Amino acid sequence: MKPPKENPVLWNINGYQLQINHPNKLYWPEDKISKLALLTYYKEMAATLLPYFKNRPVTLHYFPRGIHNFSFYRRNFDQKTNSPIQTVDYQEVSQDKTIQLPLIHTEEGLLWLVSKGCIEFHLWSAKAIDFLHPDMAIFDLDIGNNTPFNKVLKAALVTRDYLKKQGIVVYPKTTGGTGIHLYVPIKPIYDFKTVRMWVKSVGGRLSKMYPELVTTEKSGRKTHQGNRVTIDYSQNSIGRNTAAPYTVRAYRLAPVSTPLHWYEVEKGGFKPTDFNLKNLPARIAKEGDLFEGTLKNQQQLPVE
DNA sequence: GGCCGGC
DNA sequence: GCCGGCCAACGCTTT
DNA sequence: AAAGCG
Ligand SMILES: [Mn+2]
Ligand SMILES: [Mn+2]
Repeated sequence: MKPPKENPVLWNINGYQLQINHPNKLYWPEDKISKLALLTYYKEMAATLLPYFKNRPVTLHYFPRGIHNFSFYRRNFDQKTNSPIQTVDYQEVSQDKTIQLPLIHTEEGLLWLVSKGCIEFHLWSAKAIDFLHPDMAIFDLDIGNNTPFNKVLKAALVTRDYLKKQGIVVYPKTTGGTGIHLYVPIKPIYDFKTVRMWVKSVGGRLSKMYPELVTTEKSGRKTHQGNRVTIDYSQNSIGRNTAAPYTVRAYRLAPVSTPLHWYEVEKGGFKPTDFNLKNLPARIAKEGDLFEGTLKNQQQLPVE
């Protein structure tokens, strides 16, 4: 007894005929969230999300059978099939190979990828075609499994306070997972190593000021940094990527990487899953797009 | 989810 | 025709 | 040198 065949759904997106197969397939079975619900989320959020994708290569994370089944990353799009996305050539660093990175500039491009099983979008921190000079410095705040979320919020606050004294504005968002991302938009005039070393040095200062709270070392060691927040500066490298603002994550409750007010970080009392596929559109309608500043306020690193 | 190569 | 493999990789750290 | 890691 096969289940009755499910009819595809057709959406017309700016004149592009998008065919959605298995629209009712449950990508999040426990949460009863379907493929069509995921597409609906990205359709509602497209206008907010697309500016962050402009000219920025994206690494895709696909889960074509839902969040509990196999997944794969994809960042190379050989431009042969008729696809509604653009690509840009990229010469890999340690392979002698040129690949074509996807650029998502349209709603139909975004939804086409989702219709093929993509759930998560991860962005590079440099734009095409100057891949050597990032326009974001990213403080990737990571914690282990038994560290409370409010500790990573504390670390975010001391990072903000430290940088504020240097006149630098920082934008926070949830990752959708257990950590926090802090973005410092910068002029694309520094190479990755410079940005990476700057983030590392800020992390180093903070670890001296708050040794129980912050470290820049990976927390594999058994003794020592058990419950500290790691500032993972290595994220600031060419070809590395970070969960995009407003991307859905393939975790229980379909959390979304959500830009925050600083007063929300100060107040705490929330979980990352409180910001999710179901409630993000309403939050944006009410609060607006809290990451807009990252598109405009390109700063310079302090001279020291 | 879909392409591609081997059988 | 069908099946299985494949779809990421930079810069560090550890072994 | 190779493997592991986020
Ligand atoms: Mn992280
Ligand atoms: Mn990390």
